[in-house]
Amino acid sequence: MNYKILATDSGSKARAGVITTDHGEILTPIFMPVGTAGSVKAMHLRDMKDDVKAQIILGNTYHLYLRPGLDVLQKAGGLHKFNGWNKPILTDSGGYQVYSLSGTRKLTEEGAVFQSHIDGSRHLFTPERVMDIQRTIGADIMMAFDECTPYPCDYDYAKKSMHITHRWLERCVKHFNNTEPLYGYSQTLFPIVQGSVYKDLRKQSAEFIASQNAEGNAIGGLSVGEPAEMMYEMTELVCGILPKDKPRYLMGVGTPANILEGIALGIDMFDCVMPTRNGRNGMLFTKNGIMNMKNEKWKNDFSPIEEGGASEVDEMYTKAYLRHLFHAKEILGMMIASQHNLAFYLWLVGEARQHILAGDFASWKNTMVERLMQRL
RNA sequence: GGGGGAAUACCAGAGUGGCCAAAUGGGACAGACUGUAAAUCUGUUGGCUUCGCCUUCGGUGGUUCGAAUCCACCUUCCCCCA
Repeated sequence: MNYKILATDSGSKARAGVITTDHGEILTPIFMPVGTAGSVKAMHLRDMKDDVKAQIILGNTYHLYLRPGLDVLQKAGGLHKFNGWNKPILTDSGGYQVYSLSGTRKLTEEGAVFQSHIDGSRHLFTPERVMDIQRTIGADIMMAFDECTPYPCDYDYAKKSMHITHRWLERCVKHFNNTEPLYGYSQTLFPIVQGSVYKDLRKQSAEFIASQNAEGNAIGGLSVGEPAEMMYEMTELVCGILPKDKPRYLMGVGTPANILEGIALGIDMFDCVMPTRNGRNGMLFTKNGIMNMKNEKWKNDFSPIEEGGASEVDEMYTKAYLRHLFHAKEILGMMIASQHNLAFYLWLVGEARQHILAGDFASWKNTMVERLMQRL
């Protein structure tokens, strides 16, 4: 993997660049749609490429390991061959599941024992095992196994957890270096900064992560319920420490406004379930604000979903029709909303990139943020 | 023509003397969702001057301290027999 900065913004820390992988280029800043179980929910590959213009998608180590399982993934020749996505893939390590499935897992120095949410069976995830699984999945970008701490999280726990994440990282790196890709293209490993909302821990973690000299670095443990200002503060602090010449990935973020603010702080990569999950639940993001498509106000609104929107669905269907689909619980409603939202997110980061290249990102960002989160 | 049954909030449907402004579904209305156990979850759904009060359970009248619940008649609907 290679990263090259093409331009930096004068009014902020934003950068525009390009990441090169064996599965193609990624123009940054970028939003990466989440495809947990090997599919971006409710989305066809064709629309992901031609309409949404996604450049890289996520998969999830925990979910893919449980189903379809490593046997199938290996026989398929990796996830790219299995699901047909021939562009870059990044896999989350299962660190988020350590947080989200906290009721059914147990943490030790060795790793995490998960109780499967599917059949209750027990599985041990160690840093070494997680590297092996991601080798088998064949992700272009593999993530280190970490603990995503919850919010709120007391200082002592955050500190202890951060140190476990660091020790796990050393094991990840070692095992990663001792193993080879299975399918003939290169893979890279991103470490993850933790430290909850504590400045000294974040600083310590960022310095440790920076010392690994990885090809890209991630910031985890944010957007888990803390106030947005706190998230920005931590992001800013960490970005100031992580190497400038490597892409920075802010995990799990976020709303359109969060993303623009993150870009302004020097983040290059984002992922979030919001465009797809909220889309399936009837919420649309547009450049003029958010719409709850289930609301009565759209009942007789026969105007396009979004005039001049980024997706073909925007002019193809009307608001009233989309509202009807949600009320009738028609699958097409979820498909349209997901496609619209993803296309919008990719459009947004693409615009951000153009403004960074043009040198007027900061002012553009400020006017956009105002509009984006209005309720229509 | 004869016999039987039923009428409850937007709909369906519990409730058969006080704990009932009335269960539960559905619908409707609104909200939530941030490295996906999510096509999920939460709230509201008679009115008001809302720690309480008023008007509601087909209609009218009655029994009772007290009625959605018991009685009489009326209206409407359903089923069976002819």
